Amino acid sequence: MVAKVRSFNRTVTQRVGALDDAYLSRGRPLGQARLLWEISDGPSELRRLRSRLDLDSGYLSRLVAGLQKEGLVAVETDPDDARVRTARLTPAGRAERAELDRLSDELAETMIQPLNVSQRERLVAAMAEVEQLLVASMVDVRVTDPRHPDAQLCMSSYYADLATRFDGGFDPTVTRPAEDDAITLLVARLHEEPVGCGALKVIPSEHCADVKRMWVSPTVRGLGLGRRLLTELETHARGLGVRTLRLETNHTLVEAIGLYRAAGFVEVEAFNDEPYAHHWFAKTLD
Amino acid sequence: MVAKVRSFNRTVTQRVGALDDAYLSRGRPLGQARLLWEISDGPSELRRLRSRLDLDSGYLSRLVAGLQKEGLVAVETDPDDARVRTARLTPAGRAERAELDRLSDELAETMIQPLNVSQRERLVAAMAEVEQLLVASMVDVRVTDPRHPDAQLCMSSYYADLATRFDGGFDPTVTRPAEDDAITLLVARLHEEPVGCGALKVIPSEHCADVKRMWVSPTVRGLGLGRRLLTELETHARGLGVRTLRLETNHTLVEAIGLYRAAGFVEVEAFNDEPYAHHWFAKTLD
DNA sequence: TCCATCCTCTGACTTTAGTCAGAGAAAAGT
DNA sequence: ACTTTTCTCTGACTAAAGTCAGAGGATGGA
Repeated sequence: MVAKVRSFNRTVTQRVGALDDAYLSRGRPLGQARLLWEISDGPSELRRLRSRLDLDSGYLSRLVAGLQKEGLVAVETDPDDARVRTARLTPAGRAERAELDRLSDELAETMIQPLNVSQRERLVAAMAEVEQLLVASMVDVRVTDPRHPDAQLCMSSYYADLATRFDGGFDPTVTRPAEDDAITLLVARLHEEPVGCGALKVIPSEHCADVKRMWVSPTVRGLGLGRRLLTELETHARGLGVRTLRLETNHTLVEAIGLYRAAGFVEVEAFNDEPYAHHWFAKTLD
Repeated sequence: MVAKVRSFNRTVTQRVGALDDAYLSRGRPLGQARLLWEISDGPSELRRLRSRLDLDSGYLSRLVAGLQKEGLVAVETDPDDARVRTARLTPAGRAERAELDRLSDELAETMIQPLNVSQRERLVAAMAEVEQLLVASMVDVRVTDPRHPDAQLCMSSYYADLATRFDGGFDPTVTRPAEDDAITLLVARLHEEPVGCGALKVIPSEHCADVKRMWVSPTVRGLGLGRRLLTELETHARGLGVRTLRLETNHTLVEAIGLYRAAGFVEVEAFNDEPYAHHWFAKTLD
């Protein structure tokens, strides 16, 4: 298995990686080219670019100056915070971007051109599969303090999500409170952006834990992240000596209910009075 | 379709490309790392390395000197040709190579580790598919002079192949001669190494052409190269005003016969006295 | 208000990457 | 025997990539 992955890595970096750079830099130094590509995805604060591309601030400053001198980007001071500078494309920059798009299409074209129709279809399908699974494997799940900004962001997205799904909306003040200091929270991130979470509230006296706040961002649905979060919560729970996992859920969350059943949870009598819950599940760990 | 390929390129270069380099260079400059990797596939003449990695001779010289100073490779003069120098790994170099292998495995591991079993299987299968098709698309087919060394190499491989397959072997002097100056030869190359060929001998008076010397190297079987060569020969023939394509073949070449039938050839009466032939096929082009 | 922090920029580097011209030795062609 | 070609190396470059220290303005918090 590992050997096959390695072989793939070799072939693909050779074919895609090498060409891509040479082709898409258009005589520009690679650093500048990458930066241009990044800026053209929309106006960007320099500090964001710096962290995304992991560049030294001095270096970035010079790269931007280069693009500015070519007339491709304009830089202006943020009106809200005069320390922050924002770069965006000039009309000439947008024209260049269009050209880059064209070249990128051309490159993709050369990859499928030698193949016949059925091979092309197979290639594109397999590429989609690889890409999806690679993205899934790029998601990083780790324990995070509930007060961390990323955790807060997850919570507000979670509540917003519930509000659109529940019949009659959702009011966080009505739901049973979960004290932040008594839970273990896992946050899933893709490119350092939070895309999902799940929490465990352990009740040591009963060797029991409640699964709470299971949320997966719509942008990463279908990657098996919900399943992964649940599995990791379970592993955590075992490590803490938990023998029973419990959770409650709303009847509108059909995928979640499917996930719980598939993961071995069985429906039980209501074990609390959570106002938004319609179903209660439990799973015995062995 | 193109959009999907582009999306794949982006994700994959990000995930595989970037990491690969950082991970496998071990503090060494990338040029040196690549070179080391190449040398460790076996003792290599510097001139081969130069053409394979497309490096300037002065540059290569310095890169090798660097690896030599680190004690990883030894360089010696070729006994047969004192101009040529050959590099190979020292024991320390082999140890380093082993370490690189380990890291490479580790990297592959991190790619599949976050996935569950079924996802892993899907990923590996899709990777194999992508890789195979990308290799297929890297094969370059073009008209080549039959006297070109690559063409000669194809011919000798072709004859050697026939000798192992035909009942009672194959003797090139017995077969019907095909004058080199009257044919159009297509040679398929992968990484500039010849891996297949196919020729067309046009008989203008009869608006007819014979397909000859169809050969695909065992190293690239299953990539649809035979089909591609046949299709390109057909396109060529059309361009030359040919209305009928003919070919003869030996009954031991079962895949070839299958290919001809699938490509629309139908079996006909013997139209020549080729001693090694058992089947004669023809196809009308419209 | 003052101080620590944040954000960007400039100057002064170092290291890689890569190019070009030519020297010197060996081999191949004539 | 000669010339040409092949192969490697050295010297002398340039450009890109990246690092480090610190200056200077803006902001946020105590």
